Amino acid sequence: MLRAQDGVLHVLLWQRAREPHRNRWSLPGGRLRDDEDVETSIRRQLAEKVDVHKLSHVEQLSVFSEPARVPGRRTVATAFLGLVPADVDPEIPDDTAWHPLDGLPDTAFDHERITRAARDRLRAKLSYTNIGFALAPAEFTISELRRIYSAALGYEVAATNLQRVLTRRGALLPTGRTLPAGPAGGRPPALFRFTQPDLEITDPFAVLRPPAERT
Amino acid sequence: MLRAQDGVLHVLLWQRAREPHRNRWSLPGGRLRDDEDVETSIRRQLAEKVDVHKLSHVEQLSVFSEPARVPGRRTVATAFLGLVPADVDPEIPDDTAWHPLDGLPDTAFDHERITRAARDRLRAKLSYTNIGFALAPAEFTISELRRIYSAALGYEVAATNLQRVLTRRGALLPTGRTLPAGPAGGRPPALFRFTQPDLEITDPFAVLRPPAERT
DNA sequence: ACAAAAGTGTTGGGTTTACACCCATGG
DNA sequence: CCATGGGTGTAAACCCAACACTTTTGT
Repeated sequence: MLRAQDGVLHVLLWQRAREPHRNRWSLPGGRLRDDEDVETSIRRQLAEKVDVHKLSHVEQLSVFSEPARVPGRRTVATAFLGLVPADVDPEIPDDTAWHPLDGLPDTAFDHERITRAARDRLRAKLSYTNIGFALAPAEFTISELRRIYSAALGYEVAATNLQRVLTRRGALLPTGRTLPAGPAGGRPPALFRFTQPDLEITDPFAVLRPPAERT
Repeated sequence: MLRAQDGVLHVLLWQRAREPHRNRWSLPGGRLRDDEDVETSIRRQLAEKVDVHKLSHVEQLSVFSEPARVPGRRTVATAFLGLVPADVDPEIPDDTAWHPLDGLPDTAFDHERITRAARDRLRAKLSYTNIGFALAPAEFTISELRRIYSAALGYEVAATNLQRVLTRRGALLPTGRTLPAGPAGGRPPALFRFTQPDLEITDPFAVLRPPAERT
């Protein structure tokens, strides 16, 4: 579960109360029940354990299955990337906390590796899909969006070009409304929203495109 | 297991001898043992059952876990994309066969969907990685490579541009040698090979690149 | 009026596709 | 010497990052 916050990506971790790896931080999750598929399961776990109901996006990352990844009985885990919009701040239990992705605490098992995989997947998809919708509030200013993209990518993105890229892709929709200007004055920002509320590949072929249509 | 052959992508399928879904065609695979991870397992299954030892590339696709996807006991499957070079033609048992991806026979379970997912993944990666190495022979002419790319992508690719794109990415290496010309004459083709024998992302950011280095 | 923040125009560079053209060989 | 297939040159289009400039507000 990742979230952009204060200009940095954060991940929701849960401090283990029991051995193995007592006191270390682990990704939330749990056992798969017989009557659910893995995505339903992860959504249920998050809803039950950490009261997160509003995941804006969930996707499979990878299966981790090395026999030795967890001590004890053989365990196969399906890792997920989950995203939460920047403006929702779900109630979370005392033993969980959001941690910035650089500067993770001691993590349990291979969870640091999984977290990195999640971050990489997110970064890649920011470039060729509209996945920003899952990190941003329903409506936002370009500045807010710029901050979110910068946090997720780990480097500064220019507001100008971000807006242009998303507009060209048809992912951005002006609402027509504006927000009041800030305390120091300045032009009041316009509010935007994403066109699509779900994941869509906006830039399918970087290269080796299909031949142009003959007209 | 996909392979480019005769200008079309083919998938290796196995005709089920038993119920459920008797006589339908299914993807090769089998049970995970306690002492192996999923990738080791799929390689073992392919080696044992269909005598395929030379997979040039293997990667995880996705986990399929709907409770009803297979009748009977609850089954969770990890699907893989495997690639075989066009010039190897492994010995395969009588009850398996290569099928062209368009025009699949009756497939078992959700295996048609999985096959489509594999094809889509391959197509996407052809555009931003050097994954062609896994479909091509160790050495090849640009024409042969063009045919392979066209087969995998499902549309004609121009040899000229293919060569240029791969060269710019630094993925292509001229061997200096040439093949004799064909029966009808023509200029003898030059032989090339891929620089890297493993998967590498050659075109990481289509858009929203990191800011340029200040010098 | 001035500073601050948002948004627009423009330029230059880099890639890519498409296509015309040149090269090497067998018949 | 001509047909055939391989390979190179080049032009037009496109897209993007960078940056200067304009617009709109609060003080």
